[in-house]
Amino acid sequence: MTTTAPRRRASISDVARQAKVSVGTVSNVLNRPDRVSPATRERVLAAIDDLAFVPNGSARQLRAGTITTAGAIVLDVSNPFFTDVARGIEDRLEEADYTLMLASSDEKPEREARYLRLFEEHGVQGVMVVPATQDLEHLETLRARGLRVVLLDRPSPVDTLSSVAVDDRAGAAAAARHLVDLGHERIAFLNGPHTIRQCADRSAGLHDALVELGLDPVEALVEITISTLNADGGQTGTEQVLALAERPTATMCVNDLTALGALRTLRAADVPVPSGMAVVGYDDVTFAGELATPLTSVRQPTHQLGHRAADLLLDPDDVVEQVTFQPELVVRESTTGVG
Amino acid sequence: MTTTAPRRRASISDVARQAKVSVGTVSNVLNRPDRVSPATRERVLAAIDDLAFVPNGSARQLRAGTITTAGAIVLDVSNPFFTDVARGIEDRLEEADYTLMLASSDEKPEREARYLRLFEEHGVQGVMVVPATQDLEHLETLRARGLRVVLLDRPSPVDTLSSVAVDDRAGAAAAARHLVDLGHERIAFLNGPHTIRQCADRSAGLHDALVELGLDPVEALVEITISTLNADGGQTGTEQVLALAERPTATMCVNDLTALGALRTLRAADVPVPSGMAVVGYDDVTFAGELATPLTSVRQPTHQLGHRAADLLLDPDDVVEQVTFQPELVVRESTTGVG
DNA sequence: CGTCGTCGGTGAAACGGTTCATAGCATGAA
DNA sequence: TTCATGCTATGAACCGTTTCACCGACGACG
Repeated sequence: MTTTAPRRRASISDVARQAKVSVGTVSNVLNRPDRVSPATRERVLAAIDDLAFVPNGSARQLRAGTITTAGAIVLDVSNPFFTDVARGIEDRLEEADYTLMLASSDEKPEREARYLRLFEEHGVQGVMVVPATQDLEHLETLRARGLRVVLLDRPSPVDTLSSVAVDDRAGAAAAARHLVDLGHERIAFLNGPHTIRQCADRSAGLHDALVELGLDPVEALVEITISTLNADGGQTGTEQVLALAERPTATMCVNDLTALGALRTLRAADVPVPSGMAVVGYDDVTFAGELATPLTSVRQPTHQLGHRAADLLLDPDDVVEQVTFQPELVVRESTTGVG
Repeated sequence: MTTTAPRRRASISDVARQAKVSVGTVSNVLNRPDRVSPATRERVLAAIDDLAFVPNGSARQLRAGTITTAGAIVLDVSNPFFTDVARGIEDRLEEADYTLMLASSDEKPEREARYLRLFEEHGVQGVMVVPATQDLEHLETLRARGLRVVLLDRPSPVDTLSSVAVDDRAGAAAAARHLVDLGHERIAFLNGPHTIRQCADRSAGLHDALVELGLDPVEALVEITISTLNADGGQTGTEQVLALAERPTATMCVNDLTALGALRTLRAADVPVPSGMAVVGYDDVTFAGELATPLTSVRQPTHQLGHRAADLLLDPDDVVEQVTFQPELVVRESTTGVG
């Protein structure tokens, strides 16, 4: 029917000409239909349909200044933790008829900077970001320029930035208490480098709990630093644990993928779980409960995390707030045995 | 230090005034620095820095008409399959200095339509979409209006739309051949409803392979329809399989989550894998090889899928092409036993 | 019969950039 | 000295909307 040649998009003035009205009237039909008489409205709508008119968002935005879009930058879109958070953001934004531009920085500060710039140029309402660096100065600058900024999965060290995070110390402490309750007095902790804030916090939480329970962390805790926070890291870490002179009776892992590697290694070494070695993960990813040995893990309220972040971003009063969620220990057979 | 009151953003004319040049010159500093003398350039850059000037993307885009952004709509951002595809898209787009707006339709046609409209209004270069409906007419309309459209994970039924998909029949057939090679002559297939194209295709592929190998599909294949394509579906499906009078010796699952549920159920029923029941999954998600019984699965080139889709979207000649990738069977212990 | 308020519609300014024709100004050649 | 040349910089037009001051017509009212 219509030609497929990608001719110039119809503009509002094309519509006006065809409907024999002024551009102002077309704009009114689009934005305040009640201000226009039914007859004219019909004519304009017909013209819009006829010309397959789609309003130009850039022009609208340029003139109106406002935009109902928010940006989010996570470290890695292919990590289930972050996508669950993104999902929470999306769901909250949708309630307000906002849309989300999602991007991943790949932990690279320059990629993060690039997306921040893109978002700012396009006048988003605000950005939610899992920072790729310790240094947050650029985000404070952004904030000072009037853009809303919400830190994701990271408590804000300054009171000018909002943040939504989970209490990593509490999560690790809960896991530690659970293990000590079960009688474990020597615990291995497969952890990443402390330059990653989450790793440092979880280590601190573990210490706290042990001290609180009257154990000496130096004796009770063996922290092993792994370089990759995945199953391979879990494997090499567990091999080190098994080689220890005084073998721990429980292993706590910095995340569930690491725990996966640990379980695999223990199985290969014929160490029964949990009787020979109890294992705790972190994140409670979807498959944690589906493993041959269902994994005890620390669940984080990922969806809520995103939901609350979007909430703060949309807040009409633009309040600055630091929100901290509490994680929850989910106990399964990798610590308690078949129950 | 600076006031936090969100004062008006500096515009190009503010910069021009401060640097005592014309707006045209500022624009040149931004876009063709070589056209400007070093001295002036310095002065302008200083002013830009001083005023924390960030160009307004909408204005630029409005005038320039073009934009280096693409949109992608997947069914669910929290599904690892789709996020891996998104990752492939992002990586290819980055090479061309393009950015990605990612959104999920949640399998709802109206959400898909909403995002399509948003993307079109903002003048994206094109959209890559995993359609939420069988009907693709709205996408053809979009295409006729000059927007580039690439179908994701779905072969195009019309030659006006580009598409990038994986051969599901071949994947299922490869799995079937592997099982028959191992001596299995009665196979259960836990599959979703055939209204989902992937499910229908995989079923067909299974049939094809059995016929080709001289087996009668009616006898050799028991297809069980599950309603949720996850671990729960796998569990209920497997319970049905175990209740069959003539129990199959292998179970093929429509995806890895389903396979996870199957493995769990078999273990609970003390059926050894693979000697009592071989299991095959689909997708080869990251943890498939990390399970207590590593899972044989059909790997899809997710990253390539996205990469190629972005490639088509960026093609300077705007060619229309239907690309089909071949999946690959990854054999692990859930079919071959400890090797 | 004038005045007034309402309704429906108009047209131009403004948003913040890019682009392009043009002009000023050295410089070097004739 | 004159003139062509090349380099910079200028300023106005333009992109497609929204918004707002304004205007004509019309019915109600005193």
